[in-house]
Parts: sequence; structure tokens; C-alpha cells
Amino acid sequence: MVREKIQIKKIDNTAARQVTFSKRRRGLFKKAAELSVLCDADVALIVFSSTGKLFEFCNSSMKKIIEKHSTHSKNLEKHDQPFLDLNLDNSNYASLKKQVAEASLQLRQMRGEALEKLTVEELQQLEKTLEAGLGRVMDRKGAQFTQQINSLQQKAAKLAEENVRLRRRVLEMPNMGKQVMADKDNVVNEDGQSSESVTNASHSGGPQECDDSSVTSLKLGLPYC
Amino acid sequence: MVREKIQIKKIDNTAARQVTFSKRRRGLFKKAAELSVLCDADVALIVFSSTGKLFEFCNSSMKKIIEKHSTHSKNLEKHDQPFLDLNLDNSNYASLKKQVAEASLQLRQMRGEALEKLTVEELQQLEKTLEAGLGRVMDRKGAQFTQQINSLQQKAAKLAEENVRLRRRVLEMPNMGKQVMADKDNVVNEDGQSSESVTNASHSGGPQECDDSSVTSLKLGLPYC
DNA sequence: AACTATTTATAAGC
DNA sequence: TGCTTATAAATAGTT
Repeated sequence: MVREKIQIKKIDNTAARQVTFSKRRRGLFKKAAELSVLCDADVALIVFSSTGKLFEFCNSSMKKIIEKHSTHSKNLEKHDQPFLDLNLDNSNYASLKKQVAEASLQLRQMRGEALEKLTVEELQQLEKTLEAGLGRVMDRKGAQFTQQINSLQQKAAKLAEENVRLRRRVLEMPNMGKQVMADKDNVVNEDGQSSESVTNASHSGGPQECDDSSVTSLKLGLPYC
Repeated sequence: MVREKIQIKKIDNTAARQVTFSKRRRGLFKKAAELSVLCDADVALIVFSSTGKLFEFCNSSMKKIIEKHSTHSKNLEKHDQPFLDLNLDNSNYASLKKQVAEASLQLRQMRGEALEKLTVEELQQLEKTLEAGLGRVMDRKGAQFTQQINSLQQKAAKLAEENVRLRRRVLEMPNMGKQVMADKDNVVNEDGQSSESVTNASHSGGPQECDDSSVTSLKLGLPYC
């Protein structure tokens, strides 16, 4: 990266490797600390040198973060052997309790309860989080509404089409009288949900005028004809 | 580090913080990986974003490294009573996991994540909850501000009172000269936080005119005299 | 460890 | 999110 670009592969020369380890380790830990401060993140960094020496960094409590990490990855794992799991790291049990308590408190605070112990800064942070969440929820709701409206419009369009077809049929058979009734089984029913209004329409009399009143029930309030 | 050098302190702007988090996180993980390869080191890096999202890197097995780390630091920890705790109610373990999962999901949804599976009705409910919570948080914040202001006003009033008393004393003893100095120990110091300005004020000379300049440092910017 | 030429990382802006 | 650019930081090789 400097006097000459290097390949990222194990440095053969032991002395050189140790020097690079020292330099880069310092750089890495500095970056880790900066990230945790700048971005308010929880960072845990554990490094074992090739000689087995331990170096670690954590902006809060290493134990806490490791527990949090365990819980996170546990959620994704399958519960193959719960007993084995328990015996192997029973420390998780206590941490789970803590997590439940912590999550409950957070939930309560987001609902506006148990705010007494929060500082003004924490309240401000909470407010920001809530505003952001609220914004996303409202966006999502809007999207859902839009989707429903689109779906209804499509359905309405199909029904209107079907309606036109039915009316044509009625007009083409001006003398068939009650026969229209027998035809209702042939009505195309796209998805079952609208069958009621469709059959209602075909039930509403035998030969009929092409007046708008027999069609309005299919408009669903949308600008289709 | 670039267009402009930045101070290493929490980035206030949420959007900017997230952008920086993404960029620096990538950089940090790259460096961690390079260190592990170049220097044949064991590296484990766990990062939780401020929104609770987990990012991790490990050149080998996270579990292994954490265990290795535990072994190193376990020399300091005690094992209270892991067996007792477990045996007494291990049936709760699974339910605790469920609770954590449920609470996590709820928290994420309140933060505006994982909304895909929610119906419009659920979204509406969530929105109401968030609005209510936000309202309470803002109320609380306002109350906190009010309280701080009141407390400051009271403190200011007391200081102003004390000031009047001191000035009177000074006026009543026009010929005592340096004696005022010996009186400074009687100055009421409410909480220690303002002692500096108070003592400064009483230090600012012996017998003095009742000019405003000797009082301004006690006004705390509030409309008291 | 110090030096420094160069590569990398990245802050700000779009 | 990704790209660009100007500049700060990191650092490989040398001493």
C-alpha cells in the first residue's frame, strides 16, 4: 500500500510479519474505535497474533457484546439439540433474561412509558427513532393502500369488460326471453371474489335496456364504464 | 480524513451517520481481513449498528475465537451457580427465546423495519402506537426542559438574593475595607456547580460600588436582578 | 522507531 | 445505495 503495493497473502518473513502486524493492528484498532464513536455502534474486536498473544477492543463491555452476538446468531440457528445447546453455554440463559428485560424496557419506552429515567439526550434520540419508524410505517401503509387501489381498479376493469360482453349478448338475443337466466353459469368468474356482484347483475331481470342503472353496481366508485 | 478533516465524535445527523457507518464498516472489515491474512492472525470483529443490526467478520470460526477469548479472560470471572439456575427452570429457556424473538421483531417494526408481513390494519395500529409514544416522549422532553429551566431560574433567584444581601453588607460597612474578603465563606453554594462564578464575584475587589458589572456574572442569562 | 513515497480510505457532494 | 473527487490517513520499504 505504500512504497510498493503488496499482495494480500501471508507474509513469509517472520520479522517483517510481526512489524506489519504491529502497525496494522494499531491502525485497525484505531478505526474500530472511531467507528464506534462516530456512528454510535457497538464494536468488539478480538485479535490473536500468530504467536498467540491476545489484543482486544470494545467500546462497551466485551461480555455484553458477545452475549448480544450469541443471541443474534442463536435466533437464526435451528434448535437441533436444545439440551446440548444449554449445557454448552448455559451463560446464555441469564443473558436471555437480561435481553428480555432490556427489550421490554425499550418497547415500553417506545410506547412512551417509563421515560422518567431517561436524560434529555436519550429522549431526543428516542424521539428521532420514533419519528423515523413512524415515517417508514406511514410510507409502507401508503404503499399498501396504493397496491389495494390498483388491484381494485384492475378488478373493476375486468368486471366492466365482462359487463359489456354480457350486455352485448343480451342485445344480440332480443327474443330469447328467460334464456338469459340459463346462461349465467357461463359467466366468466376471474377470481371468485366478485361473483356476487356479477351474478346479481345477471339476475336483475331478463331482457333489459342498456340503461346505466344496471351497471352502476359494478363501478366500485371508480371511473370505469 | 478527506474533503475536510473531521472530529471523532458522534455524528448527529442520522442519515450522514448511517452513510459513514456503511463506508467505514466496509473499510474496517477489509482491514481486519487483510490483517488476518497478512499476519496469520486470528481476528474476530463484531459490530452492532446503532439500529441494532449485526455485522461480523471472522477469519476462522467466531465460536472458536470467542471461546479462546473467554479462556483468556475467564481467569477473572467466577461461575456463580450455573447448574442450579438451569435445572430449576430450563423449561423457560425456549419460551425466553421466543420472547426475545418476539420483542426483537416488535422493536424492529417500531423502528420501521420488517413491515412487509403486516396488514394495513396492523400498520395502522402500529402507526397509532408510534404516534402516541412519540407524543409522550416529546411531552416528557418538554417537561424535562421546563424543569431544567425552572431549576435554573430558582438558582438564579437565590444567587440574585444573595447578591443583594452581599451588596447591602458591603454598603453598610463602607470603612471595613478588606474585611469583605473574610466573609466569602458565608456565600451560599447550592450545589457546587456555580461556586466558581460566585467566588469569582466575591473576589472581585473589596468595597465596591453597586454597579451592574459586578453582578452580571450571576445573572445566568435570565431576567433577574 | 523514523521517514516518506505511495496507496488507501474516506468526507462531501450528487 | 453508488460514484466521484479532493484530501487525510495508513502504511511498505528503507534507514
